[in-house]
Amino acid sequence: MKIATYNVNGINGRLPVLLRWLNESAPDVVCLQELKAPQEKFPEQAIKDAGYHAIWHGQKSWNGVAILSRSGQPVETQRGLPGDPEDVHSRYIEATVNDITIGCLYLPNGNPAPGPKFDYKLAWFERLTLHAAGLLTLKRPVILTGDYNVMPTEKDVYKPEGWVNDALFRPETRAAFKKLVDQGWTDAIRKLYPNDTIYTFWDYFRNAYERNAGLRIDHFLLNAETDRRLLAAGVDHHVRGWEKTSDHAPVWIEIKAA
DNA sequence: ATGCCGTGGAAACCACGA
Repeated sequence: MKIATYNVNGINGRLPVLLRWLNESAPDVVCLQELKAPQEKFPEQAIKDAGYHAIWHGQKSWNGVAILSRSGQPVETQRGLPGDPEDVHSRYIEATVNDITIGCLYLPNGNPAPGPKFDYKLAWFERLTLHAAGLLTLKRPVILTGDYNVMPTEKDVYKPEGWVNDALFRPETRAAFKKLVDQGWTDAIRKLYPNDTIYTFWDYFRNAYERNAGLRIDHFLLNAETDRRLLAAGVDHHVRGWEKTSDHAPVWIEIKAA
C-alpha cells in the first residue's frame, strides 16, 4: 500500500500537475495540503474521475487539507485540530482508511519569528502533540503526515547557518518536533535513509531547484505498528521540475498489508 | 541575505508562503 503527501500550493491551479502525478505514481492514499480553495471549489469530479474518493476541509484563499483514497472511502475521524475553538484555519483532517488512521496536517509557517505568527506555530505544535499522544493509544497503524514546516536537523537544510533564525529551523521549532517524535513516532524517511541529503521543498526563485537548495519539511511519522510494516519511502523529486509545478515535491511510503 | 516567484482574491495591488 502506497501512501503519499503533497503540498500542492493551490489545488485548482495545480490540477493538471496533480492528475499527471496521480496517474504516474498511483498512490492508494494521498494527503494534500494548501488547497487554497473554499469548500465548494474543491475539484471533486476531476478527483473522482481519477479514481479517488476524497474528504477535504477547504478555506478561502489559504490553507486547506484533503485525504484521497482509491482503496475505500476515507472515514473521517477528525476535522480541525482540537484544543482551540478560536482557530479557524483548515490545517488538519484525519480519517481511517482500510484500518489505517491517517492524520493530514499543514503546520503553520510561523514567520516572522519572533512574533504572533511564531507563537501560533508553537501553540499549534503543542495541540498537535497532545492529539498525537491520543493517537498513539490506538491498536492499529497510525500515520501523521503532511507539511510540518520544520527541518528537523541540519542535514535537512541546504545551508543551515542561513536558517537558524527562521521559524522553520529555530531551536524552539526543532525542539517541538523532537518532542513529538519522542512520544514514539518514527520519521520514515530518516529511518530508511539516515545520512542522505533528501529535500521535499525548493523555493521558486534563485534557481533553488536547479541548485538543489532545498529543505526537508514534509514528513511521515509512523506509530510502531506502521513502522513494523514499512517497506519503502521516497520523494518524487522530478515532479518539482515539471511546468507549473508546486514548490513542494510529493513524498511517499509503502507499507505491507496486515 | 533578500519573497527576486507563484497563487488566490480582489482590484489593476495586496496578503501570504518558507
